[in-house]
Amino acid sequence: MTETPAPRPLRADARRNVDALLEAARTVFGTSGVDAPAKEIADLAGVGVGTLYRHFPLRSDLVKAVFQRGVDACADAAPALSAAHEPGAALAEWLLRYTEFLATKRGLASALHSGDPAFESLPGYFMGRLGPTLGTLLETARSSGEIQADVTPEDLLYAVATLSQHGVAYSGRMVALLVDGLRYRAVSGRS
Amino acid sequence: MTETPAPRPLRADARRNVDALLEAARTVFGTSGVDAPAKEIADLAGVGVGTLYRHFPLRSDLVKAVFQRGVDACADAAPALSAAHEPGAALAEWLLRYTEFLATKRGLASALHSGDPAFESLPGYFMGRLGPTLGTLLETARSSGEIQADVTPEDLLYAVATLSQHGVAYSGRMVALLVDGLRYRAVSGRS
DNA sequence: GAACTATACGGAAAAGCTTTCCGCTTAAGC
DNA sequence: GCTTAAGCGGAAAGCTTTTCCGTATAGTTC
Repeated sequence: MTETPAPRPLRADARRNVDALLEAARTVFGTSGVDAPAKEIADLAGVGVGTLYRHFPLRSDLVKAVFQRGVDACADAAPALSAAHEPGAALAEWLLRYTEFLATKRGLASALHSGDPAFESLPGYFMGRLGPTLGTLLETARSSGEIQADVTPEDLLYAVATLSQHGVAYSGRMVALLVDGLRYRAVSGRS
Repeated sequence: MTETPAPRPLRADARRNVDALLEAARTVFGTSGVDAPAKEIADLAGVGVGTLYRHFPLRSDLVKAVFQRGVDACADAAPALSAAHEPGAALAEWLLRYTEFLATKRGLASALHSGDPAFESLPGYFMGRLGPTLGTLLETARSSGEIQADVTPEDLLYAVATLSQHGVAYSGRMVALLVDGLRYRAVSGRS
């Protein structure tokens, strides 16, 4: 369907600048928050604002790109974890990795659900990339008998993401509570 | 300590305008999001932007005020609920009321944790007002034997607030999971 | 390896939003 | 009704994002 009509190799310096911008943005977002002036990012990347806006027409496009990079890295980490640990441990390890990733995104994660239409596509990307990843981990753990309840990957992903906004220590406690809920799900027959 | 040095009765038209602004802001935030231009709010309230900024020097002050109004209303609802229902039911009813309140705040609730220093004081107010409220409900329910685990009001309050950002249906499911966790807390002796 | 051309760059200008300022209006007290 | 100080409206200032365009340069051709 949506095939690439004109792939355009993208010039070498352009590619370098895009990378520098992404890296600079990640840093600046981490220190000054997602609302930091675009100029600050361009300066750190060593380019003009014009270049920034050439590659990311809207400020929010840059925010999205940085977020997606992080999501990709997180998803890519799963197979290795899954191969190196038992199902239950792999799930736990990955959730930890996921939590740590989210911890660096503070304002970013909240912007995701701020109602701003610019970020509407993010949850979809997030889900499409991480949903299957966690889904596999979860199903494997359930098959091995370590998990009782059936929670959807989507629900759990969202829950941990949102909970993480309040700090690592806090999210650790609440995620533990959620996992307890998964293990000892009420047997009183509620759907 | 912090006694009112000069209470200043506040002129009648001023009081009326503050109220109109608060009401207009609540509406506009609900429809256009918390980032709606200040002009839009001033127009709906039928005043000039100067008036808006006289009463709320920073844009964020208006956001804070609207949020606090909602928090107050929610806290004030507890005693009546507590008097009209059994401990467990009162807790459930209040959490529902609380969830519904949060549902109307979308972007507002996320702004709360966006890292913006302007909103730093909000969690404190939020906690000071709602913490004791939920604390009482929770302790009463625990005394009645309906709840096993000891979760702090703070943790639960935050958890539900954050979870609610994803929609009423979703938060309903996740809150149920949390409550199951409270009832059937793991006995494996983890601190 | 020099010339050519389309791509990309930088930063100045435009547009939009928040916040400030100040002359005019009006509520409150006498 | 007159006085006066609180309060009002909207124009102007200050910042940020976003656009524009003349200039520079990677990639290609001879």
